[in-house]
Amino acid sequence: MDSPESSIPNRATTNASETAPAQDSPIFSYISNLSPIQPVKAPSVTQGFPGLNSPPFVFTSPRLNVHSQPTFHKRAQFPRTSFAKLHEQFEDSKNIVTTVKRPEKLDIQLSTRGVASGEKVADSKSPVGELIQSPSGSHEQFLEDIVNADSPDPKFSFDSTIKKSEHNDQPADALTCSKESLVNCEHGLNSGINEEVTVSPPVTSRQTEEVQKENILINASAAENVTKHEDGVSVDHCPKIGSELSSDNALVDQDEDDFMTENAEAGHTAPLDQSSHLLTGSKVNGKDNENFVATSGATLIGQNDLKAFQNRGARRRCLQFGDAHHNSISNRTAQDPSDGEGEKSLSLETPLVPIDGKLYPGNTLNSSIKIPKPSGIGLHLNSIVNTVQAGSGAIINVKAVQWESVSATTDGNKRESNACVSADSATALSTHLIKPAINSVILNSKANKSNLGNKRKSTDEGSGLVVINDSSSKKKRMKTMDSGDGCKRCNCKRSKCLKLYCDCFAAGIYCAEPCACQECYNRPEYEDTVIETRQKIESRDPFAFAPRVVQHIIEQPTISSGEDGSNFTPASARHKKGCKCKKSMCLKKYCECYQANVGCSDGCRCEGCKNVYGQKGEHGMTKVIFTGEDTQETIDGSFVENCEITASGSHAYHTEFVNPHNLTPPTPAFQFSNHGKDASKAWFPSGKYFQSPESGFTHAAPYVMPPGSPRNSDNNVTIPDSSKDILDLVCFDQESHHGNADTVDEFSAVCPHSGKMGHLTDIPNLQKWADNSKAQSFSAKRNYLSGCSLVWRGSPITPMAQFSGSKVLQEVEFDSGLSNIMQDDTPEILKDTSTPLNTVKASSPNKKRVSPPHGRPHGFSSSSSAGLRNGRKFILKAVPSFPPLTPCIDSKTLDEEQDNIPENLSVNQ
DNA sequence: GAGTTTGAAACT
DNA sequence: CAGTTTCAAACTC
Repeated sequence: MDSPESSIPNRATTNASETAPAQDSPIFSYISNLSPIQPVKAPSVTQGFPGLNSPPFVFTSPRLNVHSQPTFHKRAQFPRTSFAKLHEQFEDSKNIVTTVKRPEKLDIQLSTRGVASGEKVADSKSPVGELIQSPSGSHEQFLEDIVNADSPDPKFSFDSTIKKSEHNDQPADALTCSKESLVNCEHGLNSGINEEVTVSPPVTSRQTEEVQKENILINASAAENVTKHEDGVSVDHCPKIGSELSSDNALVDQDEDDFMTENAEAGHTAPLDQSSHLLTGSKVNGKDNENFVATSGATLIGQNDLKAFQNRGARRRCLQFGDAHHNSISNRTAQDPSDGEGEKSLSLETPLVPIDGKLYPGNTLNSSIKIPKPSGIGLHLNSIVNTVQAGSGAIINVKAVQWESVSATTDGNKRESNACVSADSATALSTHLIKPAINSVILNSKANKSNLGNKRKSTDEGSGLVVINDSSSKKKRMKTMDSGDGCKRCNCKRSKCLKLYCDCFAAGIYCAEPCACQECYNRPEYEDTVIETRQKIESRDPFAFAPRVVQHIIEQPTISSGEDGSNFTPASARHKKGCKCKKSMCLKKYCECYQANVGCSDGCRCEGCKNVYGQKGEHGMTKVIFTGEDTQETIDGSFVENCEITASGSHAYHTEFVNPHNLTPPTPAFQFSNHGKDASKAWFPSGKYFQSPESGFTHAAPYVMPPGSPRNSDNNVTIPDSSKDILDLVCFDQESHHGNADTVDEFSAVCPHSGKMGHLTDIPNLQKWADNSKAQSFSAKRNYLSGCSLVWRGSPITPMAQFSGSKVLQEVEFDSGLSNIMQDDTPEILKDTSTPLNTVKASSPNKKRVSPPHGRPHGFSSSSSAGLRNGRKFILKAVPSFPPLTPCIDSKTLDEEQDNIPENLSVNQ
């Protein structure tokens, strides 16, 4: 294996050059320019979507990415980006780093995988592993933004609880994050949110001094955990995570060591995860952010590319890792210095997710919700993506879960957790938009050791990390699938992780630390191979990497009931290919439908189907529109037509949830958590499924979140009211799909100012809108949407039911039409938006209203529904923040909109 | 943790 | 397209 490093150099060089520019880069400026408020939203948005990546990858199926570049989302990126970049940046960063301020010392260790990286470094051996890394820089950024918003700052308390490792040591290097930032974040977050994140101090290992920085553990269950310090939000979830660090970490490690050392010198350490970033960001805020930027710029992301940056969000792990590392580093630099001491615990703030007008720490959310991992089937990528996009909230949830699990679990588990974490962090970041936080967050991985699997090796190789993992690592099964966060891990032995057997590969992500695969070629180092392989597979089946679960439009009798979310049954989503279960009766995870929390459809060839989410034939009419897919089911002829019309596209219409991003698996804990149990809930999760990255989505993705676009506050502003509707829709979808958080990101993307959550509230409007538009105005809507550049090309065609479900079916136009538009950067979007609005007006009939949306899926949904409504409020709030920018939404308008979306649109525009 | 079962992916 | 093999996850003990 080539160590990633090999590749790195090149990149590094590139990056290095870039880095400097990075600061100068537009992005940088852009970020800096963002209003404080924006940061929050924007960041998330940006990251998620904007960044190239995120969205893209979400949507884009691996393929897409591939095409564009081989990159896989995440991990890949991570490895690559982070890795290579790290390298590059390292050096640069060193320089840069120095520049960076060091915030204080706070370092946050995230348990997430990011941590791992850090950990590894520090400890790789250290028993604990503490570290953490923050996932992606993006997160950080987001965090920062978020943080910035608030930031009081207190201190963070760590949870000692955390498991493990709190101590973590942080490698000093790695982890330091600016506590302050964290704190700030918390405050900010807290203000909004309840949760607190406690950070656990690294105990053990800390070893050191090196660390100086504290690691902050983020407890997923912040709320629960909360007890801790007011100041800090404790995020415990991660405890273990840290140990595990994902490969990323590992990668980081490698570099880190060097890197770290250097950084350490600088004073940072910082492997960050997204989360970390988030956290860090808080404190730093101004400072950090700046630092972050600087650092990040230097180190992170970006330098090279916004992409990376953006990607972060998108990319879960990978990005996170990479970014994280970078970020972390940067953060560290900033932070550390002082920290050395350690403060051990800092509370991090998880990224706050605005929900219902409140900000919730991502963690918190997560914590509350336990999410089983979404199952993943192929969705991973999507999921991941989604998650990222989704927003912190979702992620958080995941994390919590993961963390929990992690702590409990063995290394392998930890791995998972890490991955998850990272993802989470990433997501969170995205949601939050972090600007770059400066602080580095360290995830704890207690187990640092654990993590690494083969993959790690790869990374490790370079780093020399330790891969700890041992043989044990083989572990088998850990759940390969998602760790919870949606991150997947695999245990492939013979497929070299280059076949769809490999969850990671299938998900379009590189294998990471958590993976226990053997002879893995699904690593950044083998990018070419991976891409090639992907292409081959895609040549056979263009949708091979597409989400397996697609939202179907279901006509439910109960549409009206939608509020409950009842409408939304998982049933609304269907597995693309259907299952062929013979013995499991579709009641076990052997069944992909079941695993995805979706009901079986007529397309399934299962025998004795008893799928709790819906048996074959049960649902009435689910129609799925797939783009080219074989199955193109149309809901209504009309609908289809509309789609086609508007879509220009070729095929492409997927009925999927609007939010592509939502897909993230993590989502909802609820979603998946109960498979059988709550089908209703389940569906959300499936969100991941929804999007199909591949085809269209990729395109879509861009739309969704063009960096510049909507997400950014600025963008938001630009967005026409009409767009609001759209946004709402989007938000709606998201929520429905995921939980809050996730949606948030997307939303944010869509509606930056709304603050994501707020959008959700809009859902009702959306429904209305959708209803109205359905038949009549689909095309118009589409146009509208497209114009908006919103992702949604698909207007909510679907009937209320769908909406109600929380899932709104959306037609996605993969094709050029919208996609093209979408692809265009924000600016265009904005421009377009206006147009759309017009169209919308014309087209959209306001008339129909659907019952209130409802849609949300349970847990959240229920709450969410409230939240949604509330959300609106929230939005309003949010809006204010962005006021200038957002043309789109006025609170008033929003209200009005609720009543009539269409109208509003017209009005606004 | 090892072994078995299961069904998707890959192959023919 | 169907049948078979391969593979890895899910599951059981």
